[in-house]
Amino acid sequence: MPSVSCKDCPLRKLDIFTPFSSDEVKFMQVFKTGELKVDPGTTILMEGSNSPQLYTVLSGLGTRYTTLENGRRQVINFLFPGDFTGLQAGLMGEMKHSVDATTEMTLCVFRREDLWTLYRQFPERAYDLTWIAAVEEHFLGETIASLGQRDATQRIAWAFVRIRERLVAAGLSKGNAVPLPYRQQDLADALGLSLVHTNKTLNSLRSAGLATWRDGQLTIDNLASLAEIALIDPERPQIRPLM
Amino acid sequence: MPSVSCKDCPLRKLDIFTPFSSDEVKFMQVFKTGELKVDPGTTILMEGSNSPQLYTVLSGLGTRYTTLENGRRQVINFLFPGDFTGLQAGLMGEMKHSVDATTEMTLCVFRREDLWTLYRQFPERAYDLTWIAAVEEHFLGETIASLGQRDATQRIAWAFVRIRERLVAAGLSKGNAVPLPYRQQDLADALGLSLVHTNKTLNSLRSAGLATWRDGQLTIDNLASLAEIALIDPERPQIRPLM
DNA sequence: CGGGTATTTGACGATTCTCAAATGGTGTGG
DNA sequence: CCACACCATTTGAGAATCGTCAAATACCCG
Repeated sequence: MPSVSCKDCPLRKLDIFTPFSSDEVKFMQVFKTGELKVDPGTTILMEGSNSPQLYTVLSGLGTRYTTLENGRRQVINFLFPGDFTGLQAGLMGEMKHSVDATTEMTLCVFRREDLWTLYRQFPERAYDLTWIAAVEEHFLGETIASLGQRDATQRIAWAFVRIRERLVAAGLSKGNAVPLPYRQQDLADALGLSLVHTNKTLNSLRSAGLATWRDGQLTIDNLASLAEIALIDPERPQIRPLM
Repeated sequence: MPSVSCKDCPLRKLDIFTPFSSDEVKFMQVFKTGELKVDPGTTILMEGSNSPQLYTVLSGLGTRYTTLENGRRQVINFLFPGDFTGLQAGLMGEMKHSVDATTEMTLCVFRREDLWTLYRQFPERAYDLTWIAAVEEHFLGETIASLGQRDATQRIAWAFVRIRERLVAAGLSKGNAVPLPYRQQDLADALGLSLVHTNKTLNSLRSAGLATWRDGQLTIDNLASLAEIALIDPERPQIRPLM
């Protein structure tokens, strides 16, 4: 299968991403060195490695995580189409986390050495890259607030609202549901909960008629109540650049 | 008191910060529009506001936090000399968190409108800005892992090791101790623990001869054991650019 | 000396964890 | 086509970490 031309990139059309000028499209086409297609379970970036590549998720879902010395795993966040990853190794020399493909994924590949060229030749895109980093920072801060201050029910409600928001924005919603092909263990590791407690909390949300997550599909049955439980004030999904 | 000239900036000499070229020093001198000196307790940036300014901490310590709808406060991180803050409002239009001065602080002030100029005229500094954001992202990821996977003792041990590391790097250590003029409530809010439990855990660390935090001074009595408890593998403090 | 704030301590309760095992679905090989 | 292995989900029970409530103590400053 041939590589998707940036001109025809399906992600560009989405409302969460800032628009491209035609110059930017042309530049990205040169910046993009190829496409990577991986099977579920593949490790795309590995903690401690020194990846020479940066990626934008074109399709599919992934998991970003670290493993502590006692073997426990923390999922830092999930990767959705449009997410950019690999900056850390690109700028800091070494990956501090791993990224696995959860579903089959297609990624746009960029070369680390070209990053500096981007900064010199295309300040608009450099600015966007910082913007992307700032947006990421914002979400990580919100995650910290969730792990620190929300109880199990609130955490799951928060995760569901945010995940749905992002997947809808990525154009992946089907009716009232979005695809969420993770295991309960993945969500547990993301929210700092045990698998058992996650399972029981999910059941209570389901019987309360708030949200149903089954067979890799998340259905939000009552968004307003869920957002209220999650202590989220409704806001538009954060606009951001697409790399 | 006159503003510190970037040429004479005391932070530049520190090993954690990447070196400046003389061109960069000159550019920063122009970019810097002034200095802000604030008393303890002052709110420097406020959640929801649209600050036109960016800051580098020149001296003093601060607290970055958000408040949930139920009134609970999450301290996202502490601000130390050399930290850069305000990018979020600069790029995303609105602050998603607040920053308070804990001690008296002096901040280098930059104008948001000049940010774009920086990207066009000085790609090296633009690159550094992204680098700073990536380093910040890394620390937030580590914080998420702490809140999600470490218990109370491990969290405090982790915080102490990291904080000491950073304050030593900032040149603030006095013998075996570093200044840490926060309240126990601040640490509790940073680590997602209750004040009471934080207090009891601190006491147990003290009686175990690991660390003593008293009168705004943190003394690490046994760094090796503390790092082991914290599940931290010893590494050099992360090098980063200074803005 | 009195008010305000931070720290400390005790007691109790509950959210959440660990251990353990059952259930259910899927794919492979006999 | 069934048996079996493997994996994810589900359920139960007991334990423990941690939170909340309450109050005492200590410290600082006017």
